[in-house]
Amino acid sequence: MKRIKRDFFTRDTAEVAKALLGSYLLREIDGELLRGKIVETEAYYGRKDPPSHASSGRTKRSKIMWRKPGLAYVYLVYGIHYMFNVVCEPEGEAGAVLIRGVEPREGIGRMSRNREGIRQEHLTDGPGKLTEAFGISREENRLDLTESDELWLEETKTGKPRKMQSSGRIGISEGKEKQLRFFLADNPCVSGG
DNA sequence: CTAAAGATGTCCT
DNA sequence: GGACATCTTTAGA
Repeated sequence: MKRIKRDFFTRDTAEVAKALLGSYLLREIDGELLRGKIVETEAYYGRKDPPSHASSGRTKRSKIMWRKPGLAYVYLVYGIHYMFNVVCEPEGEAGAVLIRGVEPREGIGRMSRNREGIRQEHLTDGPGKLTEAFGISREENRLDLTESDELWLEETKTGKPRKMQSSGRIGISEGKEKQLRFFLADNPCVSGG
C-alpha cells in the first residue's frame, strides 16, 4: 500500500477514474485513521463536456480544474452536500474525477459518529454520504492529495479489479449518454443501492 | 443586484 | 414515487 503520486493523475480523466477503482481513500482526523476502498467514480472534462463545471471556462469555483493534477476539488451542491473530486490531466487542461462511493475499511466507528442515525450499510454509498462520513468539507478544497497528511489516496500492488462496469453519469441533465461513470459490479457501496 | 439551478440524501406516504 | 431541506455560484439585468 503506498500513496498515489502526481503522475497517476497526469493523464486522461476517464483513465484515472477507472484506475482509482479498488484504490483507497485515506483520512486522518484527530489522530484517527479512516480508510475506504473506492468503488464508484465519474469523470468530468473541460470545455466540451456540458455537465462539467469547467464547461463554461474558468470561473472562481471551477478554475482549480485547470490546475495541478492531484489537487482536491470540493464543492457544495444543493446547499447541503459536499462533493469530493481529484483534479486530473496535465496542468492547463481541465478535468476531475468525482468519488461517488467507497467501502468502509478502517475507522468505521468514526464514520458512524459523523453520520448519526444512519445504518452501517449506507455510511459511504454516495458522493454526499462519503464526504460526511470522512469529514470532508470546503476546508479540504485545494488540498494537495500527493502531499497532505490529512487526506490522501493509496494504491495496492495487486492488479486492477476485474468486475468493472460503466454507465452514464448520474444527477446531470446534459451528456447523460457518455459512459463516464465507473463502478465495481455487485459492490454494495455503489450509490443507489 | 436578483434569481435560478444544482455532479444529493432523507423522510414520508 | 415525491417533497423538501438549504446556500453558493453564476449568468444576466
